[in-house]
Order: sequence, then structure tokens, then C-alpha cells
Amino acid sequence: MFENASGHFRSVHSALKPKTALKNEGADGFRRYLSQGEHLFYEADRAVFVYEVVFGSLRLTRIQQDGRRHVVAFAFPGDIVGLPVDGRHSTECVAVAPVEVIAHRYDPAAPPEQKPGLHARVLAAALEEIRALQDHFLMLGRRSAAEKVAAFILWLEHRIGEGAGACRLIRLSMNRADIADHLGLTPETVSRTITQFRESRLIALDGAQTMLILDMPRMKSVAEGG
Amino acid sequence: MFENASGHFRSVHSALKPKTALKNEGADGFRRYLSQGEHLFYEADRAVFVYEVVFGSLRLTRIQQDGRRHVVAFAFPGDIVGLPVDGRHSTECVAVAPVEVIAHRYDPAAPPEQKPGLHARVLAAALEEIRALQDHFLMLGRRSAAEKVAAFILWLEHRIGEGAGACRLIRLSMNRADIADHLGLTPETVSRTITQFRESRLIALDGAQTMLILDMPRMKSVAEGG
DNA sequence: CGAGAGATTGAAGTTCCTCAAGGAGTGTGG
DNA sequence: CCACACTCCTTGAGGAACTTCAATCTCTCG
Repeated sequence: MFENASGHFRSVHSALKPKTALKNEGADGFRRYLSQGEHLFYEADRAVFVYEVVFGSLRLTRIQQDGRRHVVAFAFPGDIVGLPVDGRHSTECVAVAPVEVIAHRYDPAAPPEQKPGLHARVLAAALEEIRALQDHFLMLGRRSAAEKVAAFILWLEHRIGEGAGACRLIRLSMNRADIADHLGLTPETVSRTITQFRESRLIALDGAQTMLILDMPRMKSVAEGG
Repeated sequence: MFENASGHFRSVHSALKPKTALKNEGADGFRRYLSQGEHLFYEADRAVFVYEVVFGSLRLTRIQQDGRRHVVAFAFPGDIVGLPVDGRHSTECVAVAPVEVIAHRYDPAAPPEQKPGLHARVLAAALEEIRALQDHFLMLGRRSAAEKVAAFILWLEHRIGEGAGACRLIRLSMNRADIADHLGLTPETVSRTITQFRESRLIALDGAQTMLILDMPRMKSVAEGG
């Protein structure tokens, strides 16, 4: 299930790596392009479409009355974003890097027979996303900054890591504040933790956005509190 | 949408209060009863049924390799638990008080036409639960212990609060450790925070499990960091 | 090349956790 | 029916971890 090959969408948080981007525009899908910083949708917007990410990175954010925000998720190629709750979007969605998506008109209240394929895929994506959100709880609950950051780096590697000899390369499209608001830390703590990782030869950096994981086993050990 | 009156299930985390328990046994629902501490299902169990809570309280837990656990959610009457991911349960589910549920045989891979009503309700419940899980993130992210505990008390009040003159009464079916693992705190901190609330006349206690909210407006203010 | 945003580093302060002991409530067996 | 035992809750003291506030540095882009 949830295989791209079989035409199933993968949910926002899914840790499975997309083999290829889906190619199902045709009948009811059309493409949209966003540059960095552009909104795909806002919180509480009426939800008419669900979006399949083809290229780039998106950030899903919820904001509280007092202005504090939480980055609920990052979305990458193969993910589906914009699942409606009560006919509206529950988060705002911004491109943190240039983005290409396919928009599918979708109404959860419509009879499933109308678009059986899309309906089934959205359900599968929703159920998968629930598990991914639960996974994220394990990250936010009583864990040290080092464990959180290490787990986040490993998740990123799993989603968008590139081979680089014996090492793994990650291009971070989000900034430190985004990471901090995702992990329940401050940007300073994220920065300090990354510095520690660099000083202990766990990773190497080229600028702030390009990261090389030098020691995957040890990184996994750190993420698990070893 | 998501009204009980219209026969829609409400998801595990939903903040809406059930007006009445659903009464849709008949064709494919049968009742199950659990006493305190009994499992409804375990993590990774093959998921054959989804369960509608009629009476009592359930705890949904995920466990990590190192033994640390996170209480993903508590479920009360009107909630639906056991949504399958990849055909399996993603959490374990234990009764924290005597429980009555209705079990509905459910297979997300089956064509929606087979059980259109159930299928639509499960989808609605799943989408609603995603939002609820996102809400919970705001609770776990960078917030003080007092804010977390106050927000949790208000959520409980919303779900199972009873009138008590000008005040609101809550019967806590879970223990301090469960609350701690839900909020990302230690039991000691939860206990200390509750003591503070009591000393500042925000709440009153009768034993450890029965709580009276004395000042709802101030409790809301505390939950929001005021 | 200059300006501005973002990242890093430092020092001080606060909050929460850890470890440990005592108290309250509940249930069981004599 | 009382006493004991067990579990859970509460309270205390000390220490670690993260945050806050502030300054400096670096990268990127016009």
C-alpha cells in the first residue's frame, strides 16, 4: 500500500522515499509553481484542492493567538498537502524553496463513487499522516535537544538525502527558526546543537544550508539517546 | 459536519462534546466491554475493526525502543479509535476506566461502495484527527508546564466536564504518569503544577482523581500564557 | 561593495528534571 | 473490621538543560 507505483499518494510526513513523482495530471490535475516565500494556501482558507508535491519544499505552519507558531510539518516531492478539515485548511502552507505541485479538485463530502481513485488515495494519505504525526510526538516529548536535532537530520536524510561517497548530503531548504519551531526549541539551541555535531565530526557544513552526515551509525545512536 | 446527530463519527482528539452516544449497532456493529487496565488492541496488531467509544476512557500509547512512551491521546465517548495504518494499529489502546465500545468491521482497502456510510465516517474522523493532533503540537512545543497542564485541564473539561454550581467538575480517569507522558513532562512536575493551581485557588481537589475548576476565566488565561 | 537577514557565540537566568523520602488512598487477608 | 501492603501522589533539594538577551559574524543579494 501507499506505493507510488500503484498510484497511491503518500502523506505529508511519510518517511518512505518517493521513487518517482506521480504523473497523473490529465483529467483533473493541473500544475502550479511557487517561488520561495509564496503561499500555497492560508490557515482557514476554504479547501478546494489537495496538492501533490512534485518538486521543492513546503512548510506547514499553525499559529496561536499569542503569535507563537508551530511548524507542523515539511513536505517534499511525493507528499500530498492540503487535506481539508471541515472544508477548510488547518494550516498555512508556504514554499521554503521553489515548488511545483499538482492541484486536484477534491471535496470529501462528495460521494466517493464520483472519484473513487482520488478518494481512496486521500484516505490512505490521511491515515498515513496520522501515524507520521504520532511519530513526531515521540520527537517532541521529553527528549534532549541533541536527540531532537539528530532525529530531524535523519528524517531529512531519509526524505531528501543524496549520496556523496560514503557520506550523505542534505540540502536544508528551511532556516534555523523553522527547524526550531518544528522541534520545540529556540533557534539558538538548534544552532548550538549543530555546532556540537560539527565539532564532534558527526557532520560537516558548507554554509548553513548544506550538510554532510559523516557518521550515520553514530548519528542514529545520538537520535536514540545512546 | 462531524455532527453526531448526522451519524458522523468524531475523531479521537476532537474537542466537540458528544450530545449522545451513537446508536448504530445493528448490521455490522457489536459491543465490547473492558475493565480498567484491559487492552482493546496492541501496537502493530492487525486492524480488523474500528471502535466507537460509548462509555469510559481509553489511553492510546506509542512506545520507543528505549522504553520511553508517549501517550498519543485519550479517548472518550463519541470518539472513534483504531484507525488502521497499513492494515495495522499504530498505537496500543488500554482502558483507563471501565469501557464500552462498538466494534465495526472495517477494511480501508475495500471499495467504498461496500460500506459507503462507514467509509465516509472514517475519512471524516481521520481528517478531524489530523487537526486534533496538530492542535496537540501547539501544546507540546515550547510551552511552560503550567500552560500545558492548564490547557490539558481545559480540554478534559470540554470533553468530560460536569456542571457543579458555578464551577466545573472533572473526574480524571488517568493517573499523573499518563498525563505527564501526554504533555512531555515528568509526573513530579505535573503534581507540582496541580498543587500550585490548588494553592492559587484555581482548582480544588477531592482526592487525586476528582478536580473542580474554580475559576474558568483565569484557567484559560493561564493556558494561553497570560 | 554595501546592506540586511540569518547564523553563531557568549553569559546569565530560569525552568524543569533527577533522585530521594514521606504521605495518602485503596484493596486484601487475617 | 482492622492492619498491613502496595501503588500512586506529593514534597524537597540539588543540578542539568534550555532559554533569554545581546553582540558579533557570515552569507546572500541587490
